[in-house]
Amino acid sequence: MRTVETVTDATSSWDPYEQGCPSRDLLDRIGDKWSILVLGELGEHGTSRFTELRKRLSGVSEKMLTQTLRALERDGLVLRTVHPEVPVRVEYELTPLGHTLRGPLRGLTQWSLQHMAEVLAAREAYDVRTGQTG
Amino acid sequence: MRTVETVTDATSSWDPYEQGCPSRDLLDRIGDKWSILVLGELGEHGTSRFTELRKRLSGVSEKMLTQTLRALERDGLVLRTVHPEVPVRVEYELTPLGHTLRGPLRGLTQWSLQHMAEVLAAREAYDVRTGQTG
DNA sequence: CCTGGGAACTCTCCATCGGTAAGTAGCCAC
DNA sequence: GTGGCTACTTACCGATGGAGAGTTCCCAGG
Repeated sequence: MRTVETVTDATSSWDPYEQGCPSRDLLDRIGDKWSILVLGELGEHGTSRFTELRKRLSGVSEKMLTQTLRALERDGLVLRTVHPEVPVRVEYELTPLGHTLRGPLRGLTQWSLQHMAEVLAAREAYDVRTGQTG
Repeated sequence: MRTVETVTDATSSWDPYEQGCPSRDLLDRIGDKWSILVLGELGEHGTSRFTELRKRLSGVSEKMLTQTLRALERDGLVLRTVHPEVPVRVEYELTPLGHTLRGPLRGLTQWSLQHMAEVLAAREAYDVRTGQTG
């Protein structure tokens, strides 16, 4: 675990606007559709099982849920615990690192909730301007 | 159609965890790889031309840059201005609504910058645990 | 012994998406 | 009329995401 004192130095050496910079990959990963929702769910609800998550994130395929969880586990954001019972029980929860993402992520979801109406109106106006149907 | 007067009420009636809810689409759009970078660039640098953006977001294809800008324009986040000169000059800038997204987005990019090292370390540890090569 | 059932995947097939690169439009200088 | 500039648009194609069936592990029931 690094100390936080040298954060400024650490951040100054990466640039997400540069192709090939790892920070762009990371931004892409945490900005991913299902990652945002999985992290949000685990943040609000705490520990969850695979099928619970699948139900709550309505519309996610099992394949994508597995892939997303694996990626988040690899990045140290989610902890995966297998309980060797019958049938097997697998629980997912945020790591301390994962919890530090809750704030920024909540910012995003709250913005989208708060400005839904404006965006919807803008879309309608745009479609009228450009003559789109529906 | 919901009324806009009661923003707090308005946000409570949408749920990005529900399939088909427009807020999920919106979250997906603003959480998009290129959208984050385009909005970030326009936020930091102000008005930019097409080719300027393409240079700064190294690795973006013209197709994706066009698509992203169009989507952001449709959502009322970006203003597109065509100057009928020769050759034509097109400028992009954030709308007031787009500016309200700067904060949440900066939160995300800063998090990714600040925690790069931890994530990179977690990935290495995971790859060692699971026996991946590279 | 064989079937069935629950949880968490894993695999296969197919449609859509993103990247690459070449083509288009409008207009002016040569 | 050929080339050049800017901002796209289009065609092609490999990679990615969704739908759904199959797999593994173990135990209960007939």
